[in-house]
Amino acid sequence: MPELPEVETVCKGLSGVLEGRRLVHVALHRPDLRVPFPAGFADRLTGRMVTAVRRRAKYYQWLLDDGWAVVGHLGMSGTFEVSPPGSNRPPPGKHDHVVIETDAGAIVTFRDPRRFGLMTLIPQAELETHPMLADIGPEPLDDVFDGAMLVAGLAGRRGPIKPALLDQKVVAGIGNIYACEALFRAGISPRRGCDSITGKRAARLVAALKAVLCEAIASGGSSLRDHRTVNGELGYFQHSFAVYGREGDPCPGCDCPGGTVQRIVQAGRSTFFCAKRQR
DNA sequence: CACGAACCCTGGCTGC
DNA sequence: TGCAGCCAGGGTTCGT
Repeated sequence: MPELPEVETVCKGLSGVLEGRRLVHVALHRPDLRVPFPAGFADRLTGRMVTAVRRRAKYYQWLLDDGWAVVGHLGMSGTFEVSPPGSNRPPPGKHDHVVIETDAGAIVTFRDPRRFGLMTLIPQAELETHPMLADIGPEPLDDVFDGAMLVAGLAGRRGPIKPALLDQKVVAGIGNIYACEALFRAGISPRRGCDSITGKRAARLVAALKAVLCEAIASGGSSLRDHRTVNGELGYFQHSFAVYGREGDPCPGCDCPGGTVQRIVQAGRSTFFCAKRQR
C-alpha cells in the first residue's frame, strides 16, 4: 500500500544512491509491468546520469542528464532494494523485474510481486502535461494547500468525502489508509457529503491530512535507517494506524468511550472509522 | 460530468 | 494437509 509517505521515503532513500551517479548496467527481467517498458528502456538508461530524484503524488521521478525522466509507480507491492557498493550481490529473485548498477557499484533492484507498478520514460518538459501526470491535484504537503483549495477540489461532487479523497484529482498521493486515518484524526465521518466539507471542517481535514502524512514520513525516515542496516530494502513500513485494519477494536479516541472501529465498504473499498467520534 | 464497478495481478489467509 | 476461493488495492477503462 505505498501511498505518498512511502513513495517519499523511497525517493529519499534512492536520492542518496542515484543522484549524481551514472547508471552503468540496467537489466530487465520481463517486458512489462502494468504497462510495457518503453522500447529500448534498458539501453536508454545505460550510461545516463541521474541528476535528481523527485516525487509527484505517488510517482517517483528520476531526472536524467539527457532531458528525459524515469517515472515510476510502486503499485500495490512495489519495493526497491539497495545493495551498497561492495556488498554481496543477491541473486535476482522471482519478482525482481529491474536491476540497475551505478558507477559507484550500488545495485538498485525493483521488486513487485503483483506487478501493479510501472516504470517508463517521459521527457522532463512533459512532466506537467503528460496524460499520466497532468490531471493530478495539489500536493497535500504544499504550503498553498489549505481548506479553501480542498473545497475547490471537491466542487461539483455530491458523494461521500472518503472516496473523493482517493481521487488523485482532488488531492495527490492519498490512498485508502491515509484517507481513513485523516478522517479519523479530523473527527469527520467518511460518509459525510463532499458538499458539507467547507469552512473550518475543511481546514480541519487538511490539517489532519498534513499531520498523518508528516508523521508517516518521519516514521518511515527513521525506520529506513534501521531497515537498511538489515537488508537495505526501500518500500513501505509498518506504521501503527489508529483505525485502518482495526475493525472491532475499541476506538483509540479518548473522548468517545464505548466507541468501536467499524468497517464499511465505499466505492468497493474498505473504510475503517468510529461512528461515535467521527460525525 | 460524476461515480461506481470490473479489471489487472499474486501472496496470504480462510474454510472446507 | 491440500486446495479452492476470496481479499487486498492504485489506476485505468468502461458503463450508467
